[in-house]
Amino acid sequence: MIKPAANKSRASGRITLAMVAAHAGVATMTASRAITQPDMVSQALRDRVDQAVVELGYVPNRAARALASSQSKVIAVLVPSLSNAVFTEVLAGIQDALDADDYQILIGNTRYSDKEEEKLIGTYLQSNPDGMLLSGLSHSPRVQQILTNSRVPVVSMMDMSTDPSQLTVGFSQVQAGYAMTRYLIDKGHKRIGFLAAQLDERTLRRAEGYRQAMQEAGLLDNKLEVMVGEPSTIALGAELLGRMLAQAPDCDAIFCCNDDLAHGAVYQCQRRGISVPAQLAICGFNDLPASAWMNPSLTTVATPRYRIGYEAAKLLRAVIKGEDPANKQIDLGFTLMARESA
Amino acid sequence: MIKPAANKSRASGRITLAMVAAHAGVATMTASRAITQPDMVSQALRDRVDQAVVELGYVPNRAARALASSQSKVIAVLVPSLSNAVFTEVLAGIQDALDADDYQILIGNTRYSDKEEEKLIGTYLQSNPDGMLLSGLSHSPRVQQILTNSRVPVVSMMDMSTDPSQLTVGFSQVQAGYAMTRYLIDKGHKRIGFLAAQLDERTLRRAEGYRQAMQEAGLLDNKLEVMVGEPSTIALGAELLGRMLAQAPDCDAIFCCNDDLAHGAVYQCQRRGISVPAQLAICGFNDLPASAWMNPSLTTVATPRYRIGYEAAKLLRAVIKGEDPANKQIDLGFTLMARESA
DNA sequence: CTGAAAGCGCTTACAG
DNA sequence: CTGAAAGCGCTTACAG
Repeated sequence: MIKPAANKSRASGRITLAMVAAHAGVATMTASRAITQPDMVSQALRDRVDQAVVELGYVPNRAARALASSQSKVIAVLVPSLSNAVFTEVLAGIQDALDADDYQILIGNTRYSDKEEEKLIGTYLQSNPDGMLLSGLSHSPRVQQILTNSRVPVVSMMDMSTDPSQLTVGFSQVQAGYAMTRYLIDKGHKRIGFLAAQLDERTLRRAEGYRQAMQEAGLLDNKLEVMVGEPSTIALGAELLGRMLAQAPDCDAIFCCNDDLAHGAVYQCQRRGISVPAQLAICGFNDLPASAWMNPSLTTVATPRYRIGYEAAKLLRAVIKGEDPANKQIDLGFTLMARESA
Repeated sequence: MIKPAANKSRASGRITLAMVAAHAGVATMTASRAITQPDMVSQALRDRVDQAVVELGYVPNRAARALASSQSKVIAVLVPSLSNAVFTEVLAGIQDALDADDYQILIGNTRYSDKEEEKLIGTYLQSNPDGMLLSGLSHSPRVQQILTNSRVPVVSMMDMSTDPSQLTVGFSQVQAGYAMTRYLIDKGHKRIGFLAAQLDERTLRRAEGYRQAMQEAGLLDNKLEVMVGEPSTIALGAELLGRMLAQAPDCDAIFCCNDDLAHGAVYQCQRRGISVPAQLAICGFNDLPASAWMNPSLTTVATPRYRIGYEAAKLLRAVIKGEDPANKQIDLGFTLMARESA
């Protein structure tokens, strides 16, 4: 037998639904239903299809499904960093929340860059995602434009929005920054430095909280602020401690905008023979695993990043399903962890 | 004007290539070429199409492209963990290597589970990936079966394979384990403990190297091994240090299978008043950022994980392009970092 | 419960 | 360089 069309065939060589259907002796439609809506097919035919699937080793073609159904079953997630443990825990929460549904999760790393974010969103939109999970509230005008045009449901993570229509899961970065500063003030510190890097949205909001508290207490002094745009690392924390001490030698406490910087600052103090907290109190932000274990243990703010990811994903899923969630703004709060370092 | 087919339309509502073509007054084919192979279209038409794309805000439909071309432009990456900095750096290398090409990178977290790996590979195969990047050499028989059937190019990362046909980028975990143990032996230690958790493939290979070196020196003693299946954390390192000391009180050095455990062990020693390295030498594996900064700084093995990701992605890309790489096994080596703790 | 037809939005394979 | 036709592998919308 000659198959006339064989030569000019564009077939991929993979097993198709049509082949499964033929093997089972049913129509393609029935094979499709047996797989995606088994309840709508009789037991007998369903069994035959299932068997054909196994015998042929059928793997559904997601692109074809997406094209035909105009439902991608894709959720795109954008985080500013993968080396920051905060965001890998956010991702863990998202994965756990979406584990049962068979969403394909597209993880994008913007590296704290608006340009990268724009590029990634453009790319991901090509996959026609059912929804997106974004880090932060502020995006470039072009991104906002693109997002609006696309009509893709978006949930913002990490901070609380003032716009009640915006779906948001997080906690108030300003309040957390304020709370940590008040804690230091209440401990009697007067010259409280603020050490920051990266200067992303969240860091700036924490700085806002710091300034509010300092202002209220009449302690505000810009000599006490050391803020640089480089990525936060332990090494940078060590370096910036030196800069702070040079700039404000009378500084008696330092609020680091995250634990990485704080770890570096503490280690640097140890090397310089500065006793923490006796001579200098140091605290951080996020409560990374090492913070509870290092010596001295680090006073910091514990943030609910796993739950942020989890709840954000659940919220997005509800919206995708067409539900109108009662609570569009989920505030998960934060916890001040008073330990040895401050 | 009534559009007769409008009601029964299954159109997604998005701008399509056909609309762009109509707007530009060319055939769909020409619009397609103007976008994907601009050199094959005259300047004049190309400009008209480009303009139509902008005016209409056209976003290509990746599913349709994948289906028609049977090229997904997808690369799937499987790592056992995202909370382990080692693998996030591998991912960074992969991203950087693939940045120019417009591959969609699918990141899967197997959580050190064969079942999860199987599930993820099954899911990702539905997207018909152009290639896959896998962590480790050993996979379940079913996974190997599925992979073979799929004919998708695979590059294995993190360790060196003995099978010369297997595309591999990494370094010898056995040799690294051996080297660290020899270092401790050469320093005069006799009772060298081995502390391990997770017990994944790589950890077991490091244990192999440890045992080889201990055996050669006539120092092997299973009382010196504490190995548990739980995930590695600083907290677990702190706990296991206690267990080791209870089991082998005369132990004079401890080789921790990774830096997280080592950090926990060092912190625990500090809390118990055990001086490191004077009373007990401690070393780790991977050289995480904190290791160089903590006090005492940690002796460990620096591993080239960023480059592993980078080179593995480059290798995979070459294979996808049909090249036959001269070097199918890339050994990136490792570096012993002798510091204060051992 | 089952199926024949049409269509999703693109690209391949030709032909001119 | 340009384009009309067919097809990728599924699902939707009907009809029975």
